[in-house]
Amino acid sequence: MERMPRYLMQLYRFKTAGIDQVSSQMLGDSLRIKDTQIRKDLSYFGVFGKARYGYNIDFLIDAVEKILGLNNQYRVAIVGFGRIGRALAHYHGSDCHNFCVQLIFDTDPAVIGEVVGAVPVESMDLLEARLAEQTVDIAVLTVPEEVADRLAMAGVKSIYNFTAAELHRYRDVFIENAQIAYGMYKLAHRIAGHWPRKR
Amino acid sequence: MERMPRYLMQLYRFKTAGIDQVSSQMLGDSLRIKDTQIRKDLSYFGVFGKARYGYNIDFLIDAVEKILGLNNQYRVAIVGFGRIGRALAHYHGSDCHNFCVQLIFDTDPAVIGEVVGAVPVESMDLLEARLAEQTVDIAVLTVPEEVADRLAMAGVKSIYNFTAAELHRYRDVFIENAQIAYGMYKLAHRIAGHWPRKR
DNA sequence: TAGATTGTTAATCGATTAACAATC
DNA sequence: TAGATTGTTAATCGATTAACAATC
Repeated sequence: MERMPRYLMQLYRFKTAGIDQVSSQMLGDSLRIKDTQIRKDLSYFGVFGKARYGYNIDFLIDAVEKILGLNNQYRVAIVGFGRIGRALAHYHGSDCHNFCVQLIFDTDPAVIGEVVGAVPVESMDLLEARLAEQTVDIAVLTVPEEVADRLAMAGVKSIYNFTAAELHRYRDVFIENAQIAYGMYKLAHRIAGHWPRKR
Repeated sequence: MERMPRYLMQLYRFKTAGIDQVSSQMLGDSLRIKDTQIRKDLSYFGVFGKARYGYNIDFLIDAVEKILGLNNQYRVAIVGFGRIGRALAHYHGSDCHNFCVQLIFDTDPAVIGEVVGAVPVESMDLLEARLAEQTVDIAVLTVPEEVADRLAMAGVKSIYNFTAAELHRYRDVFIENAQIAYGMYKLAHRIAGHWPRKR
């Protein structure tokens, strides 16, 4: 799975470049992935090509989009309208294509009332009430406090977690983590060259 | 490595909670990781505990920070001052603790000249010239165009890539990827429940 | 001492890759 | 047909876990 989004993006690029036929070889080379890996990934999801031809690009894009669930729309709540929340709200707010921001919450009175697209920033106090009225599919969590519990309690089934919090606890809530700071740490680690233990 | 940042964050939490002694068991439980995994990870980096005791928390925090290279400072350039670039600039700009934003670039005349902390947003045209004057350790890339090439050419050795671009090409440039959209796709995939191929 | 916790070796598991017959 | 490319089986590789003697 991991790799599917990268496949899709590269396919878009091929498509844009006017290519209408791809081999696993070709896709693999562009992503530094073995062709055999790509065929295995695709066949795992029941997507097959033709020998001597490969895959038709429109067919493949369509297939991968379906695998990623991008044939559906998802309603999104942004929880925390700080700078990151703001960025994400616009990010998905602008195109309501697959991910459609429907609710935005923050605690800061200074930003409550602000409107993104057609969506007003509302008080965090209203979280439960508003979620009861409008179910969302995904909550994007950008506030470090334990609003996560409230989200889970309110029946949210997927959380995209931008905080450092460790969200296990919840049975049947999908968690996807994106700790932006961790990437910087990993780079720092590599720059510092800090050692697999000397031997 | 992957897991080190999570270890560190959890250790901070323990520390804050006043705990001054941790076992691999304890750390593992809180992160849903096997104790044996943790010991293996730490010993790999030459960090050892004491039987019947575990690890002293200050010692361990210090050790993990060193592993992650957080005993050094890193100079950062933010490339692209859109909403995400802006969020990241403030994120690291506010505390110049480990990651210190020194340069910010954008193409948009409307934001050029704006100042974050003490750092002015400068024209992307000045990229090479400014990087020649002030070396940076890490470039945070948030613009979808191929500024990546220019960064590599200008001698940048680490790129934190927020774009969908596939950055292989460069020998001896560390790349860390953080494609925010991919996380949404993965959630969508799980929500849609799209099938390991029926059998 | 007794026993909790370590570090490491060996076993297990899963993911990646190589090999190759099938096929368009 | 010839040969490029497929899907899959088997081999390899690396990462995780279990088992356990060492030890504080």
